[in-house]
Amino acid sequence: MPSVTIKDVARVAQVSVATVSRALNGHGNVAEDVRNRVFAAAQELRYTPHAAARSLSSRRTQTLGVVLPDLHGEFFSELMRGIDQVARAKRLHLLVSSYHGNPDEQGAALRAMRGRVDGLLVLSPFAEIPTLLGEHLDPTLPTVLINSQSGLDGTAVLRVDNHGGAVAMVEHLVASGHRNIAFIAGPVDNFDAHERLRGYREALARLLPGASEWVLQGDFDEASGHRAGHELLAAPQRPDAVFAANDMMALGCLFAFAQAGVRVPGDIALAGFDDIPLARYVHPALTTIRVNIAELGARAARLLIAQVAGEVAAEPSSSSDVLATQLIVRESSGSTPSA
Amino acid sequence: MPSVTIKDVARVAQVSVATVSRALNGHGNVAEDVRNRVFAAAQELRYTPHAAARSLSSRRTQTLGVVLPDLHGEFFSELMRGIDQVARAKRLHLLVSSYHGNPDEQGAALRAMRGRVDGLLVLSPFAEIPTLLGEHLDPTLPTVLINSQSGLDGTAVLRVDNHGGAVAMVEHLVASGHRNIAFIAGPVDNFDAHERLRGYREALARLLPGASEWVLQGDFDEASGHRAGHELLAAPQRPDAVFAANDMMALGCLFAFAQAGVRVPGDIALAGFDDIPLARYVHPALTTIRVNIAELGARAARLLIAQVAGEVAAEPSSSSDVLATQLIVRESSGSTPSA
DNA sequence: CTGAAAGCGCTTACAG
DNA sequence: CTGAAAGCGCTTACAG
Repeated sequence: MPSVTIKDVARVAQVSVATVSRALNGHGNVAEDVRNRVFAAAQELRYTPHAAARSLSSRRTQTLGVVLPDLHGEFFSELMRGIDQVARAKRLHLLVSSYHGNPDEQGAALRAMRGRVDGLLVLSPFAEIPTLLGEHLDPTLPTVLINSQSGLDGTAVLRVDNHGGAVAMVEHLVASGHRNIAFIAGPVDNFDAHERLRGYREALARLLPGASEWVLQGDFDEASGHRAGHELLAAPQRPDAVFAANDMMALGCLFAFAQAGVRVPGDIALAGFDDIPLARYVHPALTTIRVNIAELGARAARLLIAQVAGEVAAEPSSSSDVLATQLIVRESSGSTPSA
Repeated sequence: MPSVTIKDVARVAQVSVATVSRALNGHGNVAEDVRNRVFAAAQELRYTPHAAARSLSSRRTQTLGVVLPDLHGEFFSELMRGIDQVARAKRLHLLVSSYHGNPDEQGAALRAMRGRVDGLLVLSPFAEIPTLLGEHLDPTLPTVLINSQSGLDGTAVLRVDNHGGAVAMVEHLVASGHRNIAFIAGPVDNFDAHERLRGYREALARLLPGASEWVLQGDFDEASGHRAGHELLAAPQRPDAVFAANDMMALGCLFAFAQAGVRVPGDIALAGFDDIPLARYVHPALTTIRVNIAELGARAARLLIAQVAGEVAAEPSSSSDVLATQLIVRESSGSTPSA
């Protein structure tokens, strides 16, 4: 209870609370000796300003909100790392909230941010959800959407170039001599999954005109890749190559092939998307598309901070709002691995 | 700017702000029709209470603080998952702060929590740091330490049974017929590393009296395990088995052995600690000690919440404050793998 | 059951 | 350069 407040510091330093506030916030217009007295008093009393009080009167929280579907897994961990890195550099705190795919929870999380944060980073990869954002997002709160389908009116959106990555992978597979390329798709309602599928389709149509698409439904989990693998092996004619919309499904598929004694890449080539750490350790090492998630987080945070500072003229999604991906060729795709 | 406040709701509902507050907070003593009017007005105006204002007057933030050395990696990701899970169930927010091993930053992070959180979860695995906690931790703020060396006076501490896990592993290796067991240690100033080393030493002395210890210095990174592996191979007499203080170092060691053409477990058995996801995917699959990190986080959060609610009679670290570990036998240790 | 008022701990014009 | 005062948006005794 004996929490020390600005009044205590004022008393000890023998000045008004206004002066304590100015001195501690480095407002310049404070006499040298007074400033020293204030600092000494603050130190002596181990004074730390009460954040809620400060926020209430200054309208600033020094905090960035992060609303994610989940906290678990490599993707979120990497994203948070990037966000954390730039937030720390700016001495900003991070308030995180996960909603586990539950739209009601997402709405609640969004609304609860009022008065807690100066700006919001929202990751909402589910196709239906963006409409919900409009209902719960405070229009006056600077917001950056990450990998979302559509920007609300003027809201900034940062995206990974999922489409370009998928195109690059199909180009690589075709260049490696594969002609019958199956695709294991991600969840229907997932924006990333949708873009990757679109890339596969477009590249296929362009590079192998006349070749037919071969799309299997997956859900980004290893198990669905495993099922898809079995399905492919049971087909009358097996594919030359399989491109999975993410690495986890590629691994599931790889295990299905291994169980069936099918050699990768000898019998069938395989490729994934994401470049998770496991990708380089499995045998054969997985050809994939690297996405710099930490960079995505860092860039989103920087964009948000600029917006909070009012530096941003709501420039409609420029090309710099798309994060490039990188083709990583390893053994599984059956061509000479690059260094 | 036209942020709607409790006054607006009061005006529309034609009641005082006090009544709005009571109605919205479910205080019971509000007439049915008045409550309805208030709810209708709040809904119509899309009112959300301003968190800072509420915190300031109610002395509650509905937020738990989490201060970690880092946000990156499987361990922290899992820990956050456990914490997040119980926090969400209690509708509490999470304010996270990482200090990257920098004691000054840690101090700042700790102090900055004042007025932002109702309680604090602190992970401080570095041996020197606990003393710093005393200087920056608000003594009135409920706090739970995770995997820290020493509890400050009355502060609750939750630990993983690193010592017991290491003992179990040595028992397993000895039972598998190994007699010359080397240990790759973790960072000198790391509490977990220290406990695992202690377990190795004690078990060795007890089970193989007369056998000499063989400890190599590592730092929990893969590269240090790789170095240690080379060192072991260069020794006049090679070990029967290598026990690495964590899985990442075990993997580094495994790669060193593979490069040298040394077979695991045929030539040398290998074991790790942590059971990271990779452990089951490498070849041979790694025998290790599983630590339920998410459970650690969840339990710490529950303990903290109880403390915040004032339910806890600062019971000095009971046995329930130590989280059990589990031996996971796979191929790398050279005995029959368990299901 | 309801309202007027004080107060939470700060910051920030406004005077001087 | 400094202080008195108002105000940030709530909650909570205190009366009635």
